[in-house]
Amino acid sequence: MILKIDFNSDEAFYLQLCNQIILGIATEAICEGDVLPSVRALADQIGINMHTVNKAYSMLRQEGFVKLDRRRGAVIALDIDKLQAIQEMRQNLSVVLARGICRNVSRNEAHQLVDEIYDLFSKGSGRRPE
Amino acid sequence: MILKIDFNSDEAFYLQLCNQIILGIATEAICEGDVLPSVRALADQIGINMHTVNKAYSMLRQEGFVKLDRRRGAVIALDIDKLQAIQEMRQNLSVVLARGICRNVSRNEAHQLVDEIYDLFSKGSGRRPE
DNA sequence: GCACCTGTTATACGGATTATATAACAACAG
DNA sequence: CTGTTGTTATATAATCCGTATAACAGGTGC
Repeated sequence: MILKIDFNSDEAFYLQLCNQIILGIATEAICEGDVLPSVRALADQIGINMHTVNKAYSMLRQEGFVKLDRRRGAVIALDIDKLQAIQEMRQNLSVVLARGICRNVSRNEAHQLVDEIYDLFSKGSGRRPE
Repeated sequence: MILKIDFNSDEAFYLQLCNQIILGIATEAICEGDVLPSVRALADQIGINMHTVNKAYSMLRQEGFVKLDRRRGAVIALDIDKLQAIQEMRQNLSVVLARGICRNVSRNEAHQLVDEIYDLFSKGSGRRPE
């Protein structure tokens, strides 16, 4: 999996990393048990500081996406709290959909976007058949 | 429409204001032509600084939700660029849905959330006459 | 003209966050 | 013992957030 930083983005580097890795898990580009590069290796690879990568990894651990092991490094390990996940989605979707509704984005168009993204993410192998 | 600040939130005040106002437009609690409180009045009302409110209004103007008039103040005026709106939604939905997918939130559950929010916005707490 | 209200701009300050840098530490593998 | 892992501790510069005071330009009502 290729991780990159958009140095012109106004999004913090460590957040860019978090989102890319979470997207990677969702698209199964990386999956449970896989190991992420070490903080130093990834920092060198993408040209940022070690601590910035470490901050991303720590956040991923806190949110339950990876477990950090001194022996192996950062291992993908999902701690699934579906109820909490849905609650967070409800909050975030409200903000995203509200912006769309203000711009006359219809309910059907929102559904189409959801399908589009689910299709895009589940291309390849079918761990999740729905 | 009631605007409030969660002083314990980690979300910036001006972003809280932006999101609440956009939600207000989406739910039609406020609609095109309505006037928002002046930056000074709203700042006094919710107990924050004038410039913080001004920052929120400026961002709403830049994103095309209001127009600022020296005579009347901040007026809701939607500048609808649907294509751009959908493109932004695609980007934001990807991040939100990815987190859900990692937690085994199914496609149907995502659709249910979209419906739930659309229902809440269109039926829930419509326009309140002054 | 005058008082009063708009948004707007400028400047300044304290605090928090972001990213960097250097350094050291504990735990494990070979 | 050497090298790797994550982790922690400082320190620094830059940026952002929120506040504060002040002034300005444009419009309203008297």
